[in-house]
Amino acid sequence: MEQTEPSDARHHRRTGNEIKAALRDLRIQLALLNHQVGGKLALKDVDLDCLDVLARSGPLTPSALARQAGLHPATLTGILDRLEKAGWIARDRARADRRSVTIRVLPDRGMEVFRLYQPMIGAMDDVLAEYNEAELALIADFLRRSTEAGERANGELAQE
Amino acid sequence: MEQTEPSDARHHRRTGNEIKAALRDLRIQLALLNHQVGGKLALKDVDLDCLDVLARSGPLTPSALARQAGLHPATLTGILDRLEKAGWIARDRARADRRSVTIRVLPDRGMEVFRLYQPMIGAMDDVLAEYNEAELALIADFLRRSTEAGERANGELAQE
DNA sequence: TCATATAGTACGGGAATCATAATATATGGA
DNA sequence: TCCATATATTATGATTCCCGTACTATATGA
Repeated sequence: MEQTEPSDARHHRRTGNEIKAALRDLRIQLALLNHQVGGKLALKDVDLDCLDVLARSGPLTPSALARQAGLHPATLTGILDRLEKAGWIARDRARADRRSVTIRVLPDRGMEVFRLYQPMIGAMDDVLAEYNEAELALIADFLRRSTEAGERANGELAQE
Repeated sequence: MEQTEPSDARHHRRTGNEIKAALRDLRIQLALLNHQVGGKLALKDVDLDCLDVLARSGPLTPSALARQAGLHPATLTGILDRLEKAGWIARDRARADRRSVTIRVLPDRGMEVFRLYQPMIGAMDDVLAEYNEAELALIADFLRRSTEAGERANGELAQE
């Protein structure tokens, strides 16, 4: 057993741990942000999460959304009822398979959401202004890889 | 009004938008990860969030935690009851002010949590291995600044 | 000493989640 | 074609959760 390791490897590991801790803090902060935004829109956290997934991953069926969000299908019925009643989404019955429903985000209330996220968007623009193009590309790539790491980890946990 | 802008500014803005989108995706992925981990520990999402804050920000009183987590004080009583019954935390009555209570995370079940996060930790280690020390430092700094941006945005929203 | 403020919690109403069952539609073989 | 089985979603009911209000205990300051 080595009692020491090269100094650069030690630094690498330590900075890596700092990054993982920073990611934890960032997650908490973003969760809190969503909680506040959701509160002002009279939406549960999970409702806003679903809306977010729908807005990013395009129209989805309830089953697909339930899988992506880790929720019971019956739970989604309740969530979708709320979102539909408040005018956030529409349920379209598919032509091909008339059992299936497609959830579509309505554009109407998009501006409300944007306005509430504006403080964060502005703060991020301030942060991003300090980096040059190469650095931004590095960061963007890191974030994408981290998301993929999250997907892999979720896949492994879903197994057991 | 300019109809065009310098090419590098355009790139900068576009990469910036990619970063903000990537941050959204990452947040969703991390939320899902926590949801799965929480499920395996029989903890609600919000319970795990509180535990996470407590583990990071050290012992806290219920009021301080409620503020940090954006929850009603009475809601926290229920959360703390669950966490206490399951052996995650202890409530200590303070000596100075005997009204106040300090919540402390018990170390006993820490290994369980670590094991469940292991897939993500491992996946992140793989990602981090591809960067040199200077790049890691850049990323760590960006994450800290983004967290601060989130704190500022939360502060602004809390105003209204 | 006493009025007021603060920390935490008990209680109750209304809502959310999820397991189960029900409905409607699709698919494939006899 | 007819029917058994599978699939997508939703209705129902039991349990649990969240939060507004009120209560207890303690602290603070006039």
